[in-house]
Amino acid sequence: MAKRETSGVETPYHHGALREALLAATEALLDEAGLEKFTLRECARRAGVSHGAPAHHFGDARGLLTAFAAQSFEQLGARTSDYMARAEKRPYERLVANGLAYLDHALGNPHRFRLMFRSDRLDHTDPALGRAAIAVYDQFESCMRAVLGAAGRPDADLGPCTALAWSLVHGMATLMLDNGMFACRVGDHEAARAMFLDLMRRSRPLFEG
Amino acid sequence: MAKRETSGVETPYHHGALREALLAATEALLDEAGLEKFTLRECARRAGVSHGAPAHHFGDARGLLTAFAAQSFEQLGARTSDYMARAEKRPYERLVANGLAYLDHALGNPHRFRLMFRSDRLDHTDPALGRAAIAVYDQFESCMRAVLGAAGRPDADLGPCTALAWSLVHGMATLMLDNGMFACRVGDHEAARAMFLDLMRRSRPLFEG
DNA sequence: AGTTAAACTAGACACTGTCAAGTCATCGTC
DNA sequence: GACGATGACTTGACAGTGTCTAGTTTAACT
Repeated sequence: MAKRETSGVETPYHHGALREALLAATEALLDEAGLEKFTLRECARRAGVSHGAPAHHFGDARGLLTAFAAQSFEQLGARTSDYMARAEKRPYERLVANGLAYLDHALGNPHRFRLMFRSDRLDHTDPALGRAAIAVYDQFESCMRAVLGAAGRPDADLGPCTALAWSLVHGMATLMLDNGMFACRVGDHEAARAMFLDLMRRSRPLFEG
Repeated sequence: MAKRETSGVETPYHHGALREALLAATEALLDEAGLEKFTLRECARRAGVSHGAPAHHFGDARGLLTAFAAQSFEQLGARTSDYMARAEKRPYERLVANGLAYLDHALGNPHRFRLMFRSDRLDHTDPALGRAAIAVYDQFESCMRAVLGAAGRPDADLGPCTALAWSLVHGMATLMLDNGMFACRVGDHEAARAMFLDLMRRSRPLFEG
């Protein structure tokens, strides 16, 4: 009778929680060596199953990474909600908190964050990924609406102002992670936070006029 | 006598310009299918040589992609010089031109641009890559110094102002390329240019106070 | 002309992703 | 409880990859 064996201990043929185990293995492998070294076979080995097993849950590597990216957007959304809830109640302070959560998410989980924007490795038709990403965006846009509303700014300013704020924080996050010249001029994670807060302070008049 | 053959025509054993042929094949393959589908073997096939030949010139795939990225930074530098030379002579107009060149480079050559920031696939100890990247940065920083100098701003503003401007343009470029929600709200390349010019107009007081 | 080094070719090896056939366990129905 | 269907795996095959090594050919140098 064929039974899976890991470390000499028989394990049941049906894993029972293989989907979660594969996602956990994905996180461990990304943290260890980054996306470029990630392989589905190694992921299956870490989860203690054969190389064909993941196909039942995710289809292929793209499906697994897409599910992992959806989780990452959910974690980002949880973090932005948390930071905004703990910020001062004025709209601009909540916008700053939203951005700081984004920056902390990126700098705290660099490989997760990088994957989230790998349009070539993700399945953008995946409903869970779409929902999670849209939820994060909607929260950010609502936050910006509150800022502009409180300042009496016209609706036409929403597009440029969201583009400005998102570009600023996303640019800062990606340059901190992937550009040595930028990162060494800013410093460590704490220095990046301080720089971001400073830039948002300087930029305040652009949103509140 | 062993001779390489391409399309039934004998070619000499020594290619003569294999380095350039491999870089050209790299560009073609990246433009066709992106970095994820790029393989060194296919690149060698396109250049008409065996799979071992690139090793003599580049060592491995990382070496080839690093040389290609160095070329990309050189092209970016040429474009920023060109745009700045053709801009109005006032410092802020030259800064805007510098950023617009950056944005046009990214949106016009998405796969090249993406590779330039793939810290996991490039050799950052490579002198040619370092020189090319530093040259682009130095030009941008000189430009920013001129803006701040003309406005009578203190030296301490250089760090935050370069971080702000670079984050804004880099964030916009990367979100246009890899985030569908951002890109569909902005529109096409021309709309992105217009948006960027608008954001730089709005941001002007942060640099010239 | 002879020697050395550069510039390749060709093959081997281990690993990968994907697919298909087969096996085992669970679930639903009778 | 038996049976069939389906889910959840294992196993193997295949084509492709990157890297390394041995060997061959040509260019450069003396």
